[in-house]
Amino acid sequence: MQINELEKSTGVSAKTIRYYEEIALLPPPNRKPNGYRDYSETDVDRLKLVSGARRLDFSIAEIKEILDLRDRGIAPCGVLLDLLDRKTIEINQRISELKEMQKDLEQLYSLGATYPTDDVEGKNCICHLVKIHAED
Amino acid sequence: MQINELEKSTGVSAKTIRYYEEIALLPPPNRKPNGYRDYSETDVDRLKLVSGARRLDFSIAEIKEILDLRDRGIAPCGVLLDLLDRKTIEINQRISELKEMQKDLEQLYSLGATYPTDDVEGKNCICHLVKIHAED
DNA sequence: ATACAGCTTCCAGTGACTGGAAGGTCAAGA
DNA sequence: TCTTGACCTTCCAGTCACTGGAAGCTGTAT
Repeated sequence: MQINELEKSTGVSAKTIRYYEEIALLPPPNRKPNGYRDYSETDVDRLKLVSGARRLDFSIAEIKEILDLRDRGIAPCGVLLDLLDRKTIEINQRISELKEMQKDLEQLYSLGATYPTDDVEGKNCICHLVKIHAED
Repeated sequence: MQINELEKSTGVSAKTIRYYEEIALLPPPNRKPNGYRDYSETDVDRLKLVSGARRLDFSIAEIKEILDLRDRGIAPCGVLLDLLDRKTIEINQRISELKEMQKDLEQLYSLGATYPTDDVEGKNCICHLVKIHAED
């Protein structure tokens, strides 16, 4: 199948597929006589794995690690479980960071909304609040 | 004050301060006779505003917009309130995405933990699960 | 013949820094 | 006086994961 069909059956753009090939995340595919890339079901499988892992926020480097193990005939399940574990922790942390931000934003908003909107030089501009926030 | 002191009083690295100057987010500071950058309290204030806004996940472009308004004597409060509003929505969305991921990761982990860790070719490897996940 | 979609390669840009090389400046200590 | 070490300077390159665009070839339909 051509790159366009692979794109459609995986949801990964042709541009990105070529990029993945360039960084050796995907093997160079067969070529048709006219030079067009010619993919197989194996390629679909591999790319789906990559795309699924990306959606779970794994980095390219992490995915490469997993695939390299598999390509060398070593079951990557142990490594993958470790990675899942670490990723879970990372994402939890990111969630609480975002929640913190959310709280700050809301506080800033409700404070800012009570302020005049044309007080540039004075202390009552919302800009001042952002600055204060930074001083924590 | 030298760049090092500005770094200490804002928490922004010297490297980043020079970068902010390069992209015209900060004005070129005065120079001492020896060529060293010489900052004032005004610079501290401005950089604290930038750093506070960055911590709230505003992009450099958004901060530039705000500061450019202020530099031209226009109170940016209205624009800033809009921005706070949009940012709140964005962050909420990101939080639910991350929570989705978290759920997937946990599910994958508990499923994966029950699987053998050496079944590379078969369907019982956790890799297969990641792939399946991508097919949703 | 021509239009148009799809394919190719290659080069450059994104955002927000970060790292490192090569060299100038300054104060303290042997 | 020399030297060490901590500053400072500029400039160039690299990071991550793509994305955009130019220039040109191929294939199909009209």
